[in-house]
Amino acid sequence: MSLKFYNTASRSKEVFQLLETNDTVKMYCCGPTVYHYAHIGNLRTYIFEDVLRRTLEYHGFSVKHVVNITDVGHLTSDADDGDDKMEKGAARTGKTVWEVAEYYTQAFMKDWKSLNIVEPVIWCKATDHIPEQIQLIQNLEAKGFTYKTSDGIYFDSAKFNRYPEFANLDVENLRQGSRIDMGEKRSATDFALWKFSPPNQKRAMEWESPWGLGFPGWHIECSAMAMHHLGETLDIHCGGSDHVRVHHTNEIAQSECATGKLFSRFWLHGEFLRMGGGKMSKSTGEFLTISLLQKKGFDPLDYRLFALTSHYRNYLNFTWEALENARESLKSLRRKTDPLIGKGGEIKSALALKIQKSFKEAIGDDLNTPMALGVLNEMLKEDLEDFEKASLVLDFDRVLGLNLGQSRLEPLTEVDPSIVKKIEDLLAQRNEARKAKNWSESDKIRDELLKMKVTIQDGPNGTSWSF
RNA sequence: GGCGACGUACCCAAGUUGGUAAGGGACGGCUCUGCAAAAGCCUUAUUCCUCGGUUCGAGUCCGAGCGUCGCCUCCA
Repeated sequence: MSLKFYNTASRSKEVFQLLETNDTVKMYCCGPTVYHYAHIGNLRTYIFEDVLRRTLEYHGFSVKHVVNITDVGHLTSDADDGDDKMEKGAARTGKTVWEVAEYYTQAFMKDWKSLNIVEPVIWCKATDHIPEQIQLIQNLEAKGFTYKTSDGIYFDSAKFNRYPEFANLDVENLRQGSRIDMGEKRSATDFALWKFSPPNQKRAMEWESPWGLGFPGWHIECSAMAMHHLGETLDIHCGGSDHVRVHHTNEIAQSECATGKLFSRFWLHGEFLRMGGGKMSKSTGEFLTISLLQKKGFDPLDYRLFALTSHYRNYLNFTWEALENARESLKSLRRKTDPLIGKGGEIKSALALKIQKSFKEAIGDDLNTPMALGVLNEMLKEDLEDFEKASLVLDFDRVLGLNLGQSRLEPLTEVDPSIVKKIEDLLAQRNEARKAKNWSESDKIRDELLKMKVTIQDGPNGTSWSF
């Protein structure tokens, strides 16, 4: 069964297969700059990439998945007047830049875990790969693709004919009305490879280089780390849609000029999460994080399911109502799949195999998660043996990652034993009242419990309760 | 100014090479229940932003328009 992905490079869906010389998919995903918490829009992209990796594995590939952590500060503009994001983060939090990087890296990894995103095979930090970056710049310099200005070493995009191809750029018109500050750059599309430290200023992060004390440019780290860990040609490179224009275009330029080889065979880009009509952005200050969602009573996996209900290449509108939909939907899925836990058996009926095939086709068709979820829901309604349903749920969850059909750890909230005692006392009183058919009394107790945010359920085997 | 995306029921959202609108949530109805809750069943777009065109047939192709948004500065 073929696996198809929409390749930004060709603007069309292409069948994905491995080169004959390889046995592993080499996949590089652009990670975060750790100067602030990741917001749920950022995380949408990592969920998409997680589904991508899981889908590759579901279709039988092994994947060498590399994600970078950008822990070095980059200026916010080409000119020297921009602020360094890491230094800004340090000023905001009163920590050193290294502490800021460590703190937000940990926070980021915690988010990944809570969203059930599979750990990459390699996490790599920009500051651990300074020599590789310097080497790559030296390589470009030796081949004549660079020039020097008073503030750094720049890539000369005019030397790379195919520069505009990837993003379909109209280089001439880029200049008109653009917000680019040219500085000493020869062209708007040139970009810094290495920046010199300002003469009278001590930077928190700077390194010795053949060009003097300074720090790497904004795109070089990804090329250097991707090639260091995966070789000169990658199978898949991905990131957010905003990376197409600048970041990935520049990565292609510097990598292909250095090696003379194709940098990546496939390019996949995730579209933005929208909120209130526009994208969610760190610079505007107002943004949502996983921990905020948790404070509002959501399970991170509610958000994961929400992300899965739309296709990764389309905008997704975040509303609280939509997240509540996802929460209800996940609850309902769990009610259906929890009783199947541990009951798995061989999938062999024609119907079950047909459903499994539909799922694989849906997910294999450029990661159509909404359709895959549809297949899951339909399957649960079908007339199948429990052992087949149980196995199909586990099978589908290898891609969906919603922890369905397997035992989960119970909610992290520790309940105070004295409160439990009180609830149980009230329940006992209520059951007495019910035995005596004193309905007004029993309803009164139920209301009291509701005030404590406790919901109860009367079943044939007694009353159960939950928060 | 350049490039690009999107507009499907109350909400989220799919719709492959055009063949007669997935799925989820909410709502409403029914069953069950002392009443609830939970669960089960049923119902919910003659119609896909508008107007033209191609076609036996268009949400799907073409053209025009309206609306929303993104990228072109770091950004997922």
